Amino acid sequence: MSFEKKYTADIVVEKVKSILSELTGISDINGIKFTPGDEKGDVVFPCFVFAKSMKKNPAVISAELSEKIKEKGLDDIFSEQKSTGGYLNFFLDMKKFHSAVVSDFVKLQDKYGSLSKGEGKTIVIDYSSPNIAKPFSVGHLRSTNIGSSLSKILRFAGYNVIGDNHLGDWGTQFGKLIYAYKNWGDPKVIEKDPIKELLNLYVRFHEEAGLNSDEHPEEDNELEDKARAYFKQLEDGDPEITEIWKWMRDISLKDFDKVYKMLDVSFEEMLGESFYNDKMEEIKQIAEEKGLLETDEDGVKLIRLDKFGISTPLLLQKKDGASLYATRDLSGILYRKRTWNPEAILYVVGEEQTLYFKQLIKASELLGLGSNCVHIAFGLMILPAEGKFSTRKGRVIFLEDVLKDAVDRARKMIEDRDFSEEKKQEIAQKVGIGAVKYNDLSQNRVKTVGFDWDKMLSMDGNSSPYLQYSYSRAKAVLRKAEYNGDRTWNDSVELEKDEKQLLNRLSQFHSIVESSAVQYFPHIIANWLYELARDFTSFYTNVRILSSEEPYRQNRLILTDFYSSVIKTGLSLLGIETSEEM
RNA sequence: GCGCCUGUAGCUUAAUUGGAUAGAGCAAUAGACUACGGAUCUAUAGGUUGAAGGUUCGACUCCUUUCAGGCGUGCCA
Repeated sequence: MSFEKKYTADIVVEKVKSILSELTGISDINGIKFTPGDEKGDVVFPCFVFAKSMKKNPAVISAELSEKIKEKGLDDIFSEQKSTGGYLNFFLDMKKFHSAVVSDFVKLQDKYGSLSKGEGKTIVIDYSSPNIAKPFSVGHLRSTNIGSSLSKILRFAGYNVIGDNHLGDWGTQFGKLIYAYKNWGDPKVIEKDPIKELLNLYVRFHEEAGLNSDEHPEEDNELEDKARAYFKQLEDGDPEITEIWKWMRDISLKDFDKVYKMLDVSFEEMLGESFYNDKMEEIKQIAEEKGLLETDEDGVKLIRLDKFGISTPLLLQKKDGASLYATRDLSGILYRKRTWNPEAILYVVGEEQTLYFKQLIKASELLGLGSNCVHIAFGLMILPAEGKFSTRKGRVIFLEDVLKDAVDRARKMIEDRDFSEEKKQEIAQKVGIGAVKYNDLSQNRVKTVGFDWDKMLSMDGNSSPYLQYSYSRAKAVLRKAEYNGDRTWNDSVELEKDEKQLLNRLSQFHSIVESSAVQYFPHIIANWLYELARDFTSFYTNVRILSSEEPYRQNRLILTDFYSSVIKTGLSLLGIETSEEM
């Protein structure tokens, strides 16, 4: 079923690698750089790495190697090879190279760039995970975006991906909500605007409990104790409490659905924490059997991790017998192992939980749950003036509002275009939502981001509308040309500088996908796509396509088609849609 | 106090994992052919990579110290 995807760029690098291995006798050669179109060389190798073991000046090494290669002769995809300083530089026969790259595309079409590295392997990605009965705020945007994009990238890299939305639908927070609801709640008011009203109740609980100032330690707070008691009742299956919980869960899910629809995000699974309610005993048993479970003087059950350099123990059970986050997560690992036997479980969760995941992962190892868990941390989104978002304090920005605003802004830009009402809305949707996603995904995920309306909704320069726009222009050319999909490349003609540049860039797509997938960094793809789009725009402005003569015209149409296919695929890996007109 | 993360141009940021001259966008300034679609393109200006040492052929990247900010540090998630 699997055929190996071999890309021209890889073949070229492998050839260099085998030449070097043969000459030096070193089997594992690292450090070869593939930089097609660079004036210094298309494939470049710094010989400095050999200097120590060979005890020679790198410049001498590179010169000697160069001489030997000259005697031996090179594969005819190369045109030249020379030594400059300590570098050994190879040059490609560009006509042959470009023609091979085009034929990669012709073979693979919209699969161009995909990999087979993940075939037969499963990865579970735990992401988004909003809390039920709380608003879907911009704070959840990053996990949702990054997780969704990673699942697409890994799928493109060949993995079987299970995206699991680990809903926060269990825990003490429900005790708080139920307390607030029973004391101050009015079902009629809630039905009208459920999420906002539940938020009000949640905030009121923290105000009344005095938890919003730092003076009251949480442990001896009367309201907190009552809340914990309600959660305990929920966990014990009290019918009345369960009924309220179900109702809150339902109205929340309806609300989340709206946001997921707008974002065009979907999950393979939406198990949620409550799913593990009846599966937690086993975890405690395993911990018990392994002699890891301790009970402290208050009756709290925990696993100590001091020996492993983690001074904070992982708590599995509260003194009242109720479960904690960790208990449910460990059950989750066990369940996932049994159900999918994944290669890895990725947790796309904010960096503020780094310590927790260190504990969790270590505990999972000790318990022998057998999955490779990775915390994909990302920086917090904060409000520049006030700092952290806080649901407790009611300091939230609703994601739905941000998304609507983005769509409105995009809509204004095409208002006077000659599109149907429906079309306008569709375009505004793609552009507006795309801008928000791209803004998030185009930067390294570990940095803290300040929430900024203008930045988030930016539509020019390095932004998704720029990429989407270049796609529409490419498609417009193909429409006008009545391009029939004839992909016979004429390799006898000389290419313009911009054409070469574009092809060189396109030849790197799969390796960009690769490094993005192994590092779990969507921004690598985003930034590469931007460079690609610039190359195309430059080609588009400097080279006539439609009015050129054959066979130039045919080649240029293929290039345009090639580009439009890659940019579309690439954007889809970020969860961004394209439109043929905009 | 301790631990983790971050610090690059006025602002937002990239740098192929230690490689050749630190690359972009925004904002600023000066320009562009009736334009295969101007949400575009070209150019100029803007940098002691927070600071100081160290490691080496070579450092934004690694080590030490230090400054600044963020996050976390037992019954929230």
